[in-house]
Amino acid sequence: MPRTLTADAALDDPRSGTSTLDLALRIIEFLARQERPASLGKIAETLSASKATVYRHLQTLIRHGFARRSGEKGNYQAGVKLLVLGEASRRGFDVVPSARDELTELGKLSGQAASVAAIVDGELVVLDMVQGHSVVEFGTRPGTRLGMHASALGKIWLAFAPESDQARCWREPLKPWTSETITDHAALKRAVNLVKKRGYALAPNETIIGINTIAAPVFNHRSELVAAIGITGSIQFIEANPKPNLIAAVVAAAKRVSQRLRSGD
Amino acid sequence: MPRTLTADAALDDPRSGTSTLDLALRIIEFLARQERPASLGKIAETLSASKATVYRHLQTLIRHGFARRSGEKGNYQAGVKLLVLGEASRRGFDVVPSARDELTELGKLSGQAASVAAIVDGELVVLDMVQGHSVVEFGTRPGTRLGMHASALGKIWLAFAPESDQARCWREPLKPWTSETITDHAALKRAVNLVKKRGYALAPNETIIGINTIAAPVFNHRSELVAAIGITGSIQFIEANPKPNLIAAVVAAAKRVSQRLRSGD
DNA sequence: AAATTACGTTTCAATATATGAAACGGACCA
DNA sequence: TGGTCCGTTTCATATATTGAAACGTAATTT
Repeated sequence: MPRTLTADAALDDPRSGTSTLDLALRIIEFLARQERPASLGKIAETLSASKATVYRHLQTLIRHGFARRSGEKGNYQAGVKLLVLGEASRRGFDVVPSARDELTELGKLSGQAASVAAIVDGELVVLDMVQGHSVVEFGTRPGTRLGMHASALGKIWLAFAPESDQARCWREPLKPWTSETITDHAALKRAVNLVKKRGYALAPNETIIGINTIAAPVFNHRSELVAAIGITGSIQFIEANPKPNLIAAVVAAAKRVSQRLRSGD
Repeated sequence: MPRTLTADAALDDPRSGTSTLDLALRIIEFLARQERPASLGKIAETLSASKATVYRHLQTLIRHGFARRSGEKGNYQAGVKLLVLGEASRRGFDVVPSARDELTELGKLSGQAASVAAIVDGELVVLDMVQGHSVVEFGTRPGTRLGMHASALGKIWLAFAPESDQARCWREPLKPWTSETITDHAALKRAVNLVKKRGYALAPNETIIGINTIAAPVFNHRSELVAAIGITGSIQFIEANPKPNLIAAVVAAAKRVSQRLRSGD
């Protein structure tokens, strides 16, 4: 009897007929998300599969570098392949190569961490980031999924993306990341309208207390929103009402990335 | 017959009865390494599998976020999952959490990119990197595989790692990455001896012309080499004979990471 | 404009292949 | 020494995967 106790929602396969791969991918994900090496038994139990099966799959994963054994116990852990392929696959996201130079520039100019995010498969994901030079480093690492309503990059999306990419956000309740996160749909709507008018977004204390982000939209040659770029840092440097030149820098960088995309670079 | 806990036992088993997963993993890797989206037919042909099979696997991969369709043609490309899991799995490499703060520190102090690398599955892989603040950014991104003989981090390995991790390097011919790469085994041996004596390694112009790296070893509580950390930058800032304080900074940082590892942090 | 090709998708029967239960054997502990 | 835990292997079974071929559609050629 199949038990759906895994948190992942994308498990509704009515009649897929691909249970082998399915299990294997779940093993990969389990290993990657696990901080410490896990024992065979634990993995099998968590994924409710037989030890023998999991064992065999792990052998194959190891052979391909997706898993490895570590420690004296010989427990299982994610291999380097994920690191390598994660990096390799990044180039596949169109904006990344076009944005990288501008991010670096932005990071230097502002001294804050600069990042680029885009909607992939319905989720707002940070695709790349360069660090700033502040004493304490902030900034969301690539791969992080952002709250659409609780980040400046997200609000850019709500302001400029087609309805279809936003639907869920307006339907579901808004999770309070901090005490200052906007959790009311009406208030969010007003904030988004302001973003539309201004052409940039802020989110002081809305994702993490003490941190603020300035974000601006990147459009492709059809004027469709393809990404949002922004700088993140302590509210000491990026105030709730940031200095105009900081805002201008972000907006200008986003414009340049847009142009690069259009020129096919 | 003594049992080896290392999993080399069933590794050389080409037909271990897991062809399904095998193909699927090859598809994942193919997608990740492909710059541009690939058509179903192309993928099937490259991996010499039937279109139907590849198609079915791709469906499953898409459902899990390992693949996605993009462009007007609906071609197949690597999904975000790899980016997300690549980032998530990084914590699993012991040195990374211990080294991160020191890398940041080193980056700030030197103004150059700082990185940490370790041998995983027989290859020297960059596990983490923080950028410096120079005008032009260098530094090898995480996931990059380094030449053992053509990088400072690699020479650390040749100097301090057990024979078994080095074997291949001394057996195979040395690929010239640049005109100054050491391609002679005897010369390499001399260079490595110098590294042993000094406790740090350099590699001016040996990986890329115009770039130099200073690297130092990180040891665990058993005094086994577990990683190498280093700073990379233009030869303008890191000369062929770098300033003593730069070298000292790298060596000191490596020592501190070693201590952290020992204290179990 | 018709014909042809290319490509992704679906169907289907055959059997190769993954599967779970149980047995095995070393390691650890009392 | 006896007991338990855990990874590994074996094996019979049937399920899930497979490739060929058919289908539908879009693009390209004649």
